Amino acid sequence: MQLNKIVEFHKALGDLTRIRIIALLKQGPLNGQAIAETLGLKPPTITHHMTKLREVGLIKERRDKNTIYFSLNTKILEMSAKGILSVGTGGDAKMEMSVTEEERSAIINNFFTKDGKLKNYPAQRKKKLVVLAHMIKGLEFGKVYQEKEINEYLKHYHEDYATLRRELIMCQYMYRENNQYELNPVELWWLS
Amino acid sequence: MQLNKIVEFHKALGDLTRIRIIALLKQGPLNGQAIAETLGLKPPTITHHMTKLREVGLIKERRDKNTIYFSLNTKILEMSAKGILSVGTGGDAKMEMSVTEEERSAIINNFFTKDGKLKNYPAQRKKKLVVLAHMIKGLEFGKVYQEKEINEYLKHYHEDYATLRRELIMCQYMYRENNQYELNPVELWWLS
DNA sequence: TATCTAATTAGATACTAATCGAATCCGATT
DNA sequence: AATCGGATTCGATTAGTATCTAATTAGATA
Repeated sequence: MQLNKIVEFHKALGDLTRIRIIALLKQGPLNGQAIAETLGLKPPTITHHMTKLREVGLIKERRDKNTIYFSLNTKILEMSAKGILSVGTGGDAKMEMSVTEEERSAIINNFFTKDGKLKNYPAQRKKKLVVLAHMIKGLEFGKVYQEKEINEYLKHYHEDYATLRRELIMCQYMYRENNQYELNPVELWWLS
Repeated sequence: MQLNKIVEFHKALGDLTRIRIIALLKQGPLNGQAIAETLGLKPPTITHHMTKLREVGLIKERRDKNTIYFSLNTKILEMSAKGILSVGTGGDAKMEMSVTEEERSAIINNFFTKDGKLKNYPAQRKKKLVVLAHMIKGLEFGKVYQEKEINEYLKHYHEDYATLRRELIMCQYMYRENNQYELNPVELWWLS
């Protein structure tokens, strides 16, 4: 159950001080004392907030001598931005919200064989999303996958793993950075 | 300053009970008592949470006799999802995070005449975003615009208002629902 | 009007989280 | 080794918030 991950993520952003910190860091890396000074707070307070932000993966840090420079993990921000729902560019977005459980299992039954192979890839966006959501269930949350691993995994569903892999990215179920793949953390819950 | 709007929004989602409520409502409308029962909580607690969710616009309600049926405001969910950042589909997304103030004003100067007209529309995504962000400054936050109004407004910048209007949607500065337009509420801060 | 049902308000309690001062840690420099 | 600068840990205080019970409101029905 990753409900708690969602909660923690939003808690991290649900505090004015932390939002101000993020706003600051958007302009560039800063060390703790500098942040404390500009916000009119004491260093321990900043440490406290940085811990929270770090826990949800929102910041990166780089050490230089004694000072630690914090910066935003833009990737996570992007993800959270796109994540919450996997919405397209408008249009049929609302449909995605309202997939009933019956519809879902009907789609699964239609597109997968009894032994779990994907018969063919749906064209309709809504069905795509259901099918993709189903396939990633075997992937681990928070784990970083090599492209080869992803291919291996997807091949169990269909020989055209390349298409599936591309679609996972397009529909934002996963994201890629220098050929490493990861499940989109925020995404999952809203669709499961 | 809409920093607080952002904070309140995330606070609303930063609570396990409320996330569970949202998860429930995703499957369809429910009245308070039903929610209370399935979550093992008392009605006043639900009222409390519904108030918070309502304050950030996450739920709609419909009254039928004595019972009030709550449902999700999917539009806001979509918005919050797309909002946080206006990121593209990957690629140059990171650049968008790091527009310095100098860059920004350089771009503004390059693409607008002294009297504020748009000379031409940039092709580069980063510049697009800056230009669009600049143009919407005259629009009101939370107000619903008719297509005609938007056209009128954009015509002041460039005669090809249709392109601009489309781009505002594409880059998610605004969203449209049955030909009414509205500024994307979550968007703004992260770019300002 | 009396009654029933569902929702809300008010007040109390317990829990959680933000902030700070003091003490400590940990690298780097002397 | 001693010291310095920055970050962190610890403990205490305070502010905020989730939850409950009891009382109240509001609409519908008898």
